[in-house]
Amino acid sequence: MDFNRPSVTVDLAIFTVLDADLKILLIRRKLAPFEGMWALPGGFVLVGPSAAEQGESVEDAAYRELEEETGLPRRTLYLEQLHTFGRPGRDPRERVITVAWVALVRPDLAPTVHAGTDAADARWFSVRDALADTDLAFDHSDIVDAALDRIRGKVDYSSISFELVPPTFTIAELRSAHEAIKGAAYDPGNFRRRFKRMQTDGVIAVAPGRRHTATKPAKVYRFVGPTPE
Amino acid sequence: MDFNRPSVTVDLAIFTVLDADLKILLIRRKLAPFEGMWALPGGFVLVGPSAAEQGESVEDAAYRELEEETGLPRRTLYLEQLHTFGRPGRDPRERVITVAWVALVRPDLAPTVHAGTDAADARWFSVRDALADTDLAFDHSDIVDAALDRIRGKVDYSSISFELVPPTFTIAELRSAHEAIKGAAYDPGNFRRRFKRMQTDGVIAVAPGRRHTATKPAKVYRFVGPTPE
DNA sequence: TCAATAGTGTCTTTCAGACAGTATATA
DNA sequence: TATATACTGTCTGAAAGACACTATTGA
Repeated sequence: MDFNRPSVTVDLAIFTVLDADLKILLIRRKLAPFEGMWALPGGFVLVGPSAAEQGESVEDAAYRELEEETGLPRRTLYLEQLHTFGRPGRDPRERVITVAWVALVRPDLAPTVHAGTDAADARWFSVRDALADTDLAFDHSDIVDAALDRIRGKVDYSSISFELVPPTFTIAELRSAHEAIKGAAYDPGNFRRRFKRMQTDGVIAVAPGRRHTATKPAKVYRFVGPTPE
Repeated sequence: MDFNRPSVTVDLAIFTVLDADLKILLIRRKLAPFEGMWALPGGFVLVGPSAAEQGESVEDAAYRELEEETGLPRRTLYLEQLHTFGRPGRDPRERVITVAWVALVRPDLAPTVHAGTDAADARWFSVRDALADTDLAFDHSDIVDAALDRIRGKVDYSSISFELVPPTFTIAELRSAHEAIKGAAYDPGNFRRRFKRMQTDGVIAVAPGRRHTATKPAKVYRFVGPTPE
């Protein structure tokens, strides 16, 4: 092939919910271009030297970066391909095409994330701040917009919100996760009704124990799986 | 960057509806690998030689290939990014990462497509045949599966079916397009009711004339646009 | 005239939104 | 005991599935 080749990277929009607020993980760039600016974590897809050794899959690259940035094992993380961004000039150094991913980290695991990032400056940003006040490197603002569209569009008809609560959770906790994603309040009674339907459908089940807060203790549930049949 | 770089291609799952049947455009490969096998149309993303000249965007590459394969102008075509496939070994020659797209061609334009393909062997396949009887090159069967999932999932809550009927169309024609995509029958009365709601919402409007077939002539409509507000 | 499709309407079920009301913890 | 939240239930309207029925054309 007598074509020039682009570099291919993966970029990760990693979300969690802390303090009833949707957060995204950003890292501060130590090198040019965009030195000092906040950016999405990411890295190059490793490509082998020959036809026989072709390197890692794009998905493996995303998981590898995700594990490196969060320090969390693969099976505790949710990862979904978002979109590929390939506008020329998006990286001023050279042609870079990036495959963007959405990842979700459970809030009980989120506090350990900071330690995992090899001394890089990494922080959970409220998505409000990340979008409004903070200029992001490259076209990462576009990626964040697309990622938010994706999770906001899916949260009410998929199982992704279970990736943003602890392994066992109350109805109010799940509702709070929905509200953090959508940035809007849900009617508690109506949310509970939908939730109870999930229970009769076998999507969720009662877990032992109760959650004790400042008021009446609530039943605890666990996610079973998206309707076996 | 001291990394090996992959080649990046675009592959197109181009659909139309002919004879009330969902078709996909395949081309027969003239060269190894997979010589003689049917494959999705596609090609390399053009990458410039320097930081200043970085080449075309991935979307432009998809449109360029689409125009080359169909001979149709860009504004008559629907194009949407599907998914990026990057498993090592998917091309035995070298590492190739492909960005797959879904394209829709209106049935009134589909018959001209064959002429546009520079003498290559190109054919509309019924998706039934394409999936069941025909082995496709590379991982193109996976791409076709994903493309079908995409359009089948979207057809009932988006405007894509208007891309698979002529500029003016009857309710029965639109219903037939839905049925071709889903491979299932819709109740004519219920479909008409949903359709009429689109009319009151301003999504569609009556067009002049009537469609004369073997029976009672039907009203003709045109697509106005996805709900102005 | 009759077969086929265009086009209308009805019944039932499901589910969402709005919201009232009861129960039971802890402060 | 007061208040916040857990939890239950009711009313209404939108919309889908099943299906019956009328209207009008070309063969």
